[in-house]
Amino acid sequence: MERVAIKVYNTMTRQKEEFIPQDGRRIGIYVCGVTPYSHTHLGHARPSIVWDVVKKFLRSQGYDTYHVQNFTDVDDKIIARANEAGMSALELAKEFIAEHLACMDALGVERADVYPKVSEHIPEIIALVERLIDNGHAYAADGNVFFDVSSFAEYGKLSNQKRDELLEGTRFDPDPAKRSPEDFALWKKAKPGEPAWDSPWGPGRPGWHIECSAMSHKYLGCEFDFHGGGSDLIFPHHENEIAQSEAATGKTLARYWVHNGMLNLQDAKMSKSLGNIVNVQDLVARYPKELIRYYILSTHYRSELEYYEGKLDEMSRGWKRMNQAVFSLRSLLRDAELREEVSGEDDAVLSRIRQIRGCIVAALADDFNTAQAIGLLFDLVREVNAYSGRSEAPSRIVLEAAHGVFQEYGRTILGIIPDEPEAEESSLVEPLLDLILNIRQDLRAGKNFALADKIRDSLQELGIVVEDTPRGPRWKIEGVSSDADL
RNA sequence: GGCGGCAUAGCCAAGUGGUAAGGCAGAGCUCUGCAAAAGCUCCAUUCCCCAGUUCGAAUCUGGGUGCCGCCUCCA
Repeated sequence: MERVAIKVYNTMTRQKEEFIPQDGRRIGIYVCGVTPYSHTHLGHARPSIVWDVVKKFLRSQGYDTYHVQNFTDVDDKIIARANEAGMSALELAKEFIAEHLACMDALGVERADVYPKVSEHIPEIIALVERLIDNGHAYAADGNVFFDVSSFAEYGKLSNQKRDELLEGTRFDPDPAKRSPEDFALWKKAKPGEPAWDSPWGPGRPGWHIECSAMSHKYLGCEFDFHGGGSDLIFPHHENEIAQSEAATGKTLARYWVHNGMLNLQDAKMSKSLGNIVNVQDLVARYPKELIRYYILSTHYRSELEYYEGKLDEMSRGWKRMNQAVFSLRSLLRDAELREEVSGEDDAVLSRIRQIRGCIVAALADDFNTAQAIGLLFDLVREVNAYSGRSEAPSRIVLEAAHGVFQEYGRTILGIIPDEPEAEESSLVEPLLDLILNIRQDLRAGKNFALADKIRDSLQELGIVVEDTPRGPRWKIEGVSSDADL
């Protein structure tokens, strides 16, 4: 199939580059996942939704994707929380992992191919640490192992920092066992009451960054295409990953570094430590997943994104208009008398639809510009609304072309347009409603508007919205589930 | 102190050299028994400020100002 050229902003080079996959077709993606010590918040939803769209877009371009997303389930905060709650650290992590996955499912985020956990990769981590010691890039000290930053000349290349300037504004007291303050822990000596594993350096557990190096090597090899995560991970997490991985293998860890912007709440970054958190669980219960995705994807992934109470309600007005257009299209395609051929005017509209489609592909190929793609979808909304409004008998070909674009990009790739509701119960509901509405039409023809309005109001109370159009009445079911909430 | 990013209408937001997408809100109109939905028109001579490069700059360069992120756990 024909592929468009895809451009990606690479944090490493600080510019957009043409994306060329390592193996031609199969694309390896490693996205840094969460440390499951607390509830999943909206800030976590952003990279998940962004990468969900990226994967689906890449596949629509004929690529295969292999997506790895880790859970850092061994960590100081998890241990602290677990002690407070009187449960084991791994048990606590397991609960929040389950919640996280459930939240992502509820947001329509496709699952990763693998979700490796630190606790299940201790041997791989130990092997990597040993290798770094053998290479002279790490040293053991008092039951700990530290990475020797001075041994890696390229340290700082991702975050563009110079080693001697790194420590000037720093606010922590370095561990006295370190040779140099900027060295970081690969293996931490066990403290009483902490989960620990045996190692050549005594009982302990992995340091923060090493798990991602070990697990990405295992599942994607020592060099792969995309490495992603929030921009707050650039330093030190990703910088340290690069140091460990590249010092160990001599290969370039990732070819493209892709970082999403932060989600802000009242001008401050949403983060667990600040406590200004919007739970995804709560949000998903209140709003349709397609609306949440629409909100997140309306801003380019690298920009900061603001959230405040009521934001989604504001966003919902435009979103509903788009869905209304798709809804009209679907109901038109279902029953109206449509022309099966195309005429002169149809041709013009058809070529406009194709043009918009091409622009959407180009927007997504340009550093995954979902905001622009959504803008183009609105152009299509106006185009198709105008067409079906002015045309006596619209052409099926034209309507299907427009609907196809909404389906492929709005629904499948961006996930901002709900699925067509399953017509399961409609076997009975549909003829019944047709019957009622036919009678109502007779009443309207006989100018018995009082009774006609009563029928409409009563149906409304049942959650069925009736709209009279020049082409007769149409109906939709509202509020049955979040999916159907147009 | 170091590194990085951002500043576009009342609000949200695209746009990296060719004369300001899109959405919301607002105004007017059309359609309409009513309601709903929809369409059309209008709504930034101008992109934080100053200087420069250029035939031409929101876009490039230099200098300001303001905000944000990272340098400590963080998506």
